[in-house]
Amino acid sequence: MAKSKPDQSEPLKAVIRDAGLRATPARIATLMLIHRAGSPLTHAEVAEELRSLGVDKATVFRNLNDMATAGILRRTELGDHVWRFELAGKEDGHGSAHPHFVCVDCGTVSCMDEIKLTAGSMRLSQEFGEVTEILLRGHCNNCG
Amino acid sequence: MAKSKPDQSEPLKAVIRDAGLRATPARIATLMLIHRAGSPLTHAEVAEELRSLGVDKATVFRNLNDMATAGILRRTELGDHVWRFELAGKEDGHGSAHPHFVCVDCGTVSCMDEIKLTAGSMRLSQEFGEVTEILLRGHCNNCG
DNA sequence: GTGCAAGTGCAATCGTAATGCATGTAAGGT
DNA sequence: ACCTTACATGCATTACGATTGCACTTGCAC
Repeated sequence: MAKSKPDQSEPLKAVIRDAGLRATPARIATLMLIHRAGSPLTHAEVAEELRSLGVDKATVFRNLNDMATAGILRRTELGDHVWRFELAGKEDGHGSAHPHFVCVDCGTVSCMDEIKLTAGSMRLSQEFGEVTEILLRGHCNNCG
Repeated sequence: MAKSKPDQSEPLKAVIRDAGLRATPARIATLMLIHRAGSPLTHAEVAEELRSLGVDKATVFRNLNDMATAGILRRTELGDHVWRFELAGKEDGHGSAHPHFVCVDCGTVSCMDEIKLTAGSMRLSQEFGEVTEILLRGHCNNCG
């Protein structure tokens, strides 16, 4: 029997499997939801959406954390004490650490490839350690 | 009688009173501790230090929040789910809070007053929004 | 199909943050 | 200096996000 429903789950299954995890309904639904959302979602938001599918809160939490560890998702903290998850990887897999701008209001994360520290600042930062990530936080223009 | 012990609590009392709060021993000790630390402290760290003085955890927590609200302290969130408190900017001409360096290994937080973005980067960041915090993450020299 | 490890559901637990209430104390008035 | 009282504190309790233990279920390799 050919599949009469052309769902988008197949590529997602591959993504999950490539990360070394099983492609379960809960995980596929989680990825579809986050992909559809476009901006980072909290544990609670994902759990609320998937509750109608009979997915438990703990499962959502575990899946989000597992997929974040596996590199499928990115786990961010925006200033309230809630973790948010968004799709990771995509095109920014170029390895080089580029700064991000996180809006503490709407959670939007922007990549700022051109942002740099002054030469003197980079030298000074060496005295503390090796900087692997630069994060700017504030209010984006949409949120004013 | 002249005071035989020249303690530093008097100016701190004035600071607290100027903010509209009472100058209690717990608050004075809190400010002295944070002033001495030089880097942001968690409420657990402050509570641990002041426990020997018989100060309750809840009191520490309330005082930190109260003094943050009153403008004496600044409450920041550095990516782990713990609030940290430091002395609020006083004569800071540049307005925004100074950058922090967070070691992703040991969690140590360092203040980097001299770190700045290039002028071009600051202009570019305006296109995203108003930057209120700069955070550098990486491996500190002790953990490297 | 069958077996097994990974995944899940449910309940219990943990840690940080916050609060309610009786008592204690700083600060201003007398 | 004493009194008064509104603000602070201590202790217990609560709230809530995050996490874990364990038995049951299921994806998926064979």
